[in-house]
Amino acid sequence: MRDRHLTSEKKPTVNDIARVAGVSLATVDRVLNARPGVRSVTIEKVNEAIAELGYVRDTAAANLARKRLYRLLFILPDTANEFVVALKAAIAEQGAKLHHQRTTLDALSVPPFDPQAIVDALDGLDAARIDGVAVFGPETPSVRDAVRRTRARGIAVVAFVSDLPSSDRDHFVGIDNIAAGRTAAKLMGRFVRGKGRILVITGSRLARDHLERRTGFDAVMSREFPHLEVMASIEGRDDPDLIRQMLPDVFDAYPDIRGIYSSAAGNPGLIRFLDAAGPHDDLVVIAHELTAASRAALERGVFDAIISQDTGHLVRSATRLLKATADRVPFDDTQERIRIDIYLRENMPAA
Amino acid sequence: MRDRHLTSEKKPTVNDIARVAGVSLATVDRVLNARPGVRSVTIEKVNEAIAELGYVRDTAAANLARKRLYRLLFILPDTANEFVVALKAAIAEQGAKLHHQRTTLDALSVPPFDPQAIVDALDGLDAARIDGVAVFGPETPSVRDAVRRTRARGIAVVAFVSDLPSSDRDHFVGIDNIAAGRTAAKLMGRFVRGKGRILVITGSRLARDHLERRTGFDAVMSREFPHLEVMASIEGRDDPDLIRQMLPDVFDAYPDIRGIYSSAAGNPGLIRFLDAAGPHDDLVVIAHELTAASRAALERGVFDAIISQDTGHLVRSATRLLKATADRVPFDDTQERIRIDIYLRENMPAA
DNA sequence: TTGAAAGCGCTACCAC
DNA sequence: GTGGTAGCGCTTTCAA
Repeated sequence: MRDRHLTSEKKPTVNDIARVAGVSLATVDRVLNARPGVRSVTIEKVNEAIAELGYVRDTAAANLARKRLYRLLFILPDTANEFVVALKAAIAEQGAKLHHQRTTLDALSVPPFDPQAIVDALDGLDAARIDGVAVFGPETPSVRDAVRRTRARGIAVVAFVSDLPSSDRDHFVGIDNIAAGRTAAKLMGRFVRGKGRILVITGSRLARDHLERRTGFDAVMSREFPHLEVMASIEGRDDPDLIRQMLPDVFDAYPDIRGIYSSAAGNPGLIRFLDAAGPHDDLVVIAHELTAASRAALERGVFDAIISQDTGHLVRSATRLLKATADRVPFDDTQERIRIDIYLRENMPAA
Repeated sequence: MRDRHLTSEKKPTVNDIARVAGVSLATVDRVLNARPGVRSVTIEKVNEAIAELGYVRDTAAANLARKRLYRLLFILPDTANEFVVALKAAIAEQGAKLHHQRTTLDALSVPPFDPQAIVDALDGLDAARIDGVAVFGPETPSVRDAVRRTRARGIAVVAFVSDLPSSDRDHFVGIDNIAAGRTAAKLMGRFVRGKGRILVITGSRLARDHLERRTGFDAVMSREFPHLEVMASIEGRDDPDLIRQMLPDVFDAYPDIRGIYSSAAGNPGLIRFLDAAGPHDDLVVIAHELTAASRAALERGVFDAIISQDTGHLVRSATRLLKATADRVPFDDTQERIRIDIYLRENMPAA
């Protein structure tokens, strides 16, 4: 029994429209692309034909004829942290593939935690040479203004990984970080046995994603696991060495720490500390982002769970959204929703 | 600082090849498509030009000229179970989108748990009208043979959701079900407090995916959580009513059940049972596939976790793989790997 | 305000 | 064996 037969006869083309409407190809094209210089009566005729035939434009053919190029840029912090490195790798990889599909992806690194660098980068963009830009950076008034100016110049802008106020950017590509924090808390609460303290390592107060994770984490911990005490965050600035240095003192001062939530980057520092401290069956460690380092830690049982977002999906989604925005066409909401991935050792994908 | 500049000058076309090789467009095309009737010297010349220029074919243009259509078929069990229904919805949705990209997706429902029905369906396929088929069904010798025959007739075949031996199908689109079972076990073991029994509900002995999940589940439970006793599976045949009927007796006989692993479909029956039994804070329930029913159960705290696979991704991946196989072109391994998703209430995506 | 015709990159048919 | 040429569905001069 055939459920559906989506196969149809033959799809109508611009020629069919021209014939039915009794006009030329050029006129059909003018109407299709909302170009000026067509009498409204004619526009009507053409639109009727389009509706009657159920015409849908063949984007591939259109882009071929138009020699349309999508030139997209990713602005990322210039840091060695594993997640950002993975992101850049994903951009390069996608870029290589999309290169043959009339799309170029570039990456621009700017000093981390430096709003002005992002502002300068955005203001330096040439609207004649760039169609869209994905921005991964702090949310400050100056950045917001620069984003607005960029969009005003006709360049599509999406907030990448860390959101900017929705009134400013065209879209946000990333996870719901409050939900990610809540997820970490739920796992922490269910994994930890007995009472004790929970240490939270964060990155920067300027990073909206870090703040949101902390908010979500605290909400679930206090409501569902009040027997666990969440301590004030230590700010690691995504720096492994700094984190490695800070931890011994913290553990000396609070021997009853039962869980660590590493909500930002810099995991290698945490891992070095944990390895030096030796086996710790009663300590639950939950971190963010599946990278070579965190993957190994999960494998060895040093980490108990990893909350992650798929870098490939992030890049593909940003690309699709930027293109759709540049073309002023709709997109598929559900496909662009980035999942909050949970990885245990058991469901880690092969490297 | 610009990290990479992937933008390149201008991509070489068939015309460039013709010019450089000193032959005509037609000959270039013959070489490109491995058509007969070209002297090997000429082939050499053309190939050198191709290498020298770094030519890469523009698939969009080629498909346009070729009027290439991809006619793909999904063979699925004719059942009302939530997962299969979601799959069909995803096929219809993708189909509507791909329809304008020279690709048609059809779905064919066959009686569930019936190898012969699949064999008949495959043997009934017209190679002149179908380019590829995704098969979701039991792994039996007769099915394997039919898959072989189908491929021999030039139709691409991927195993869908439940694997077939790798020697038979072109690819497998689905999760590693052993790992999925292991994942469920790890969550179960860490969530359950104290000792007790774990009940496993399975679907059918014929379904390879169900068997694999059970295998993985048992392995982790026995090794890491020996204080929990995993009981013999009850076979629910993915039937909510049957499951609803069986459960009361099981719980009467074993009052110390502390966890339920619903490894197949039919979750609505389990949910009805749990609702009737009332609140149960000390019972951990882990099920498969995020559907309307399971999502609601997770939301209400009736389920503790859901192991899932993204139906949209499954369909998109099967489609890409079938096309790539039909075209004999390579594909991107990492993008086709279906993740084992873990959902808690906290990271459930919006409906 | 409209139309004819060339062309995007590639394929395919028909001659030579 | 090889080459010219029309054409896929759409856009874009250039004339009219």
